[in-house]
Amino acid sequence: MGSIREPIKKSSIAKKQKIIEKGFGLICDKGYHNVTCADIAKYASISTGSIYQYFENKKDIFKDGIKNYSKQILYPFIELTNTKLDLKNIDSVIENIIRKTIENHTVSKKSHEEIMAMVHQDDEVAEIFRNIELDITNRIVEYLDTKGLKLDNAKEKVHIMIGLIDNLSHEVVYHKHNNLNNEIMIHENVKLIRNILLG
Amino acid sequence: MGSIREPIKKSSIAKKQKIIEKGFGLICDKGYHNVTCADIAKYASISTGSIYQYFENKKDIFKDGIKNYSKQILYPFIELTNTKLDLKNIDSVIENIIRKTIENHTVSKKSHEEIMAMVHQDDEVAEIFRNIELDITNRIVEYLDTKGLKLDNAKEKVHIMIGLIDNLSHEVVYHKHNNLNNEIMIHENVKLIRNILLG
Amino acid sequence: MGSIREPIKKSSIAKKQKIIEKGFGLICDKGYHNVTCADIAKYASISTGSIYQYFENKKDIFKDGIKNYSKQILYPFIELTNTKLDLKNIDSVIENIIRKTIENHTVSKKSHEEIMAMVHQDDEVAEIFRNIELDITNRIVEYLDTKGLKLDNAKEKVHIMIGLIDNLSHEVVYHKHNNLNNEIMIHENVKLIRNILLG
Amino acid sequence: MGSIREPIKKSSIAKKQKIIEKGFGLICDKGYHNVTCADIAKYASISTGSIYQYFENKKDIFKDGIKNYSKQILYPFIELTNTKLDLKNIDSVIENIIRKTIENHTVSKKSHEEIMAMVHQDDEVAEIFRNIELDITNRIVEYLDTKGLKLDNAKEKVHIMIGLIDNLSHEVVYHKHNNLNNEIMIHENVKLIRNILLG
DNA sequence: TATGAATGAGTCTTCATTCAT
DNA sequence: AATGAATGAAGACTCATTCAT
Repeated sequence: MGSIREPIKKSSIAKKQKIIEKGFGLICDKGYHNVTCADIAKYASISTGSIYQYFENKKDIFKDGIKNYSKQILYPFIELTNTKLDLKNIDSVIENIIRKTIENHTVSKKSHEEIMAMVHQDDEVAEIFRNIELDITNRIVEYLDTKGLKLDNAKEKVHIMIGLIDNLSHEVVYHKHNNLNNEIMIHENVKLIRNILLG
Repeated sequence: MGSIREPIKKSSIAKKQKIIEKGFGLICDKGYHNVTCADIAKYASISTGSIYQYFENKKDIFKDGIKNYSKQILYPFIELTNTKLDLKNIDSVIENIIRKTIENHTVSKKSHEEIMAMVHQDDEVAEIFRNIELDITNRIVEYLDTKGLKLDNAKEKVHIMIGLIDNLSHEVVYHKHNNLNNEIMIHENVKLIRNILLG
Repeated sequence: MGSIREPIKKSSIAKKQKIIEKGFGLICDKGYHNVTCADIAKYASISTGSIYQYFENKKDIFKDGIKNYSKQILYPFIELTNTKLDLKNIDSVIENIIRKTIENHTVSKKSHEEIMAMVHQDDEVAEIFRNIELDITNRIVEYLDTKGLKLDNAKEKVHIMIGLIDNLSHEVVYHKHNNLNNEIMIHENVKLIRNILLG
Repeated sequence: MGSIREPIKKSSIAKKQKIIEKGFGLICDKGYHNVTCADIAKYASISTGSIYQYFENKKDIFKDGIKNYSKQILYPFIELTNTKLDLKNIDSVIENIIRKTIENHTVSKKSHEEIMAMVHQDDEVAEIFRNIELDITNRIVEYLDTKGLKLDNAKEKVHIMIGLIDNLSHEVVYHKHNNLNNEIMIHENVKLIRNILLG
């Protein structure tokens, strides 16, 4: 109980990180309840006992994974805020964001649903994820504001935009509906987002 | 071994329906893996054994729940297709659809995420859900076509619209982000959808 | 409790007999623990509830079956005791007995092992079966005596003979070892038994 | 999922062996379906979980038990084949074999019937047992041949001999029929077997 | 008497967590 | 710190038996 200490030595930090990466990857790929601690240990090339040297329980591995994952989600938007917003060429800026996000979704595979399911089962995870979304929205609103795009109902519009990109990424990554054309989907979303931003 | 028969008698149908409702409700509320068959039985005021008189296994309760849930989702859209499309008054038509969908989402509570999580772990569930989405899209495309609204890239546009309404409903139902104003969200979505439909 | 009455009406007797036959047949074929009461009911074309109108529990069906089966085993030996013992032609008498026993074993299929397993788990079944063996031995000893064949160690010799025929029947019925020739087996056993009887 | 590994360390081998011994003993004593895994665990002084570290399921404990048991059965016959066959003194050789087999049956108690019942319910168990019987027969035939006793219909005769000894052992071990005298039974069987071997 | 739906105790098996080495 | 064997509570599912109709 409570004997989990934050590792200090470099090698220990690396080991904890490895458990998070491998464990989170496995859980997102196969589902939280389809992965055992033994699976994670083997996949991370350590012993089952060692897991409990770094984590209090299985769920904590997943939670730490979510925190890491959040950085990945944020990444294209953070990058966005380092870009100059060329209103003349806004379509290609939007498309660029979309493609980066899709790329990230491809990497994180099935993690989103698994996370969303956990969100409704664990208050702490819910809190983590809510903050991530909040942060993204605020950053973008602020960014647009800085670039001179002062939108009314800015937060709501940005939230809708993020939702659009998120949905689109899912559709493209899983390509569930083979009657839909991905490039057309991207094109239509670009038009919509431009419409949101410029009215 | 497959001795589950589809009940014919009224009382049996009612009982099976009760198990689905109670079981699906509990699963969506607490998560598939946080609910035991004993829980479901108790919640439905029957014995554990009775569950297996109507279902082959726990997952089938959830699957049947999804099928029911799909009908609930479909309902406002089916209703839509019985409505005359007044282009003069299109905003209120759209808003109507949105409010109906939100209402339904309120009823179905947390089910969506739980379903989406299961979608990635079970091919059969995935198939069920994929078909539902397909069906909704096709109905609406056809409806718009009938009403004289011949859109190019119709399927993609309708898919995006559904995504918008879905996201919106979730935000409103869970109201995760208390910095967002629901009515403004609805208003902005109406504008966007009108833009999609009428260019 | 104890509300099982011995049926008096003809139709009821027939029904009870049907349950025994069908149930015992099924149990011997598939094994006691691989057959459910529902299986027996269905196979006997009655309801599960009806079983308990005639039997206190599942095992009683099997026990009654064993009693019936015992009569079948006894039959060729009882028939023997109605035969004149021609010492000149003793080989063909023995062979005749053997072939009749094999025939009966063929009918009763896998029942023997299932019964023997039960013998060691249930004192009542053990008692039933022990008495059957005892009865057979005594009848034959008495028969041989009547026919003028006064053997010393008669009971032991008869017991060995019965064992020989039993083993032989099993080998022939199941034909487990396809390197053994059945007719040779029969021939060798006839020789042995003649040797026992006539020294 | 097949994560059962053959133990290598001495202590693990001993533990696995203990489970087999205790579990097989219990099953043979009380019947496969009357013994739970919890019973076996308690009887072997381990936890239920440990059983599944060494065995994939309950039946495998029984199967391994059968394999062990087979070695016990084989033992007196293997020993036989290391003995010189003194035709002058054949009766005592035969008696020796019989007494050794009885001794072994005493050790293995009620296992035979339980195994025979399982033989008819499980193909794999059937195969194991069939091979044991085959092996015994072949070894003895070969042995007799080596010692100059070239019998015609050798396999069939040896099979019958084994059956005689087996039946005898059972009678002596369980002593089901208290009207039979064990020593006389042994004596009569010796005579019969001598008759088989020397005609 | 007959039916078959309902019951719930009982069983095998899994797996997060602990602990002796 | 690391290991991996050991633990035992928990859960899905079965089935002999009961009981309302």
